[in-house]
Amino acid sequence: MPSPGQAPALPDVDAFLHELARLRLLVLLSVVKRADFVYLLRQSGFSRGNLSVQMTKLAEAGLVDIDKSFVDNRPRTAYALTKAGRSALRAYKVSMTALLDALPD
Amino acid sequence: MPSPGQAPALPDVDAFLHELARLRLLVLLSVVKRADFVYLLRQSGFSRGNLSVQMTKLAEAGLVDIDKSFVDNRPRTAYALTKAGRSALRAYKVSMTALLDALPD
DNA sequence: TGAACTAGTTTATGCCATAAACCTGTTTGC
DNA sequence: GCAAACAGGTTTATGGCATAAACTAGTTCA
Repeated sequence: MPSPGQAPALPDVDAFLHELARLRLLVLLSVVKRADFVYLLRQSGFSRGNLSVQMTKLAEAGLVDIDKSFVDNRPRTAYALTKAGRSALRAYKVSMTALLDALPD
Repeated sequence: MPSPGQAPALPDVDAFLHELARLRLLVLLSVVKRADFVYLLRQSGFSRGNLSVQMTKLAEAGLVDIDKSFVDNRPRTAYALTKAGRSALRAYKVSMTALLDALPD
């Protein structure tokens, strides 16, 4: 069996960000800077319930800000990454890239 | 809110491989080609139960081969990636890299 | 011969992603 | 002006899965 030492030291990866649903939402937000519920709904293809739960969790984790208001008499909820969110995403990208780099090809 | 069209088309990512525990094991296997239970136990730091469950699932999914034998009167279970496993890992790397590339920086 | 160890597997628990049901208000049809 | 449909979410319920704990089978040591 392989001798110790040739084993790559695998980086730690943030499991909360690693969750695909959340990761997608964060990537969307990182690109557009600010997005509302309906926009994320369309772009992600998630159900409204799932989207609501995930955004709430992201907010509780301090990764996104939530801004609720009314536009044309209708509720509008807008989301934006916080600084902590941006920084967490950067760290995730670094660690995940390192993990993928351990793969051949 | 953002206009449609600036939205990145996010790639599909294989959720089975995306699971961190399995991904780590597959990365380890991809590097050393062949490894036994005890080796993976040490390198991964997982519990024996968790390791057993994950390797069984990977085998059921056709991603790894399991080879059981006895060495010095003790059971030895060796694992190796199948061709399908290698190919799935390549595809995962491609899609995940694309997703990470959508992130700024 | 029995206590401790090795190499696993099986069972049980708890979290979490998802979908379904629900809620509050607004617009539209009649 | 009132019921039905719609918009924008939130809350609940459930199923799957990662993990740890308990168990099994066999071996070595004392």
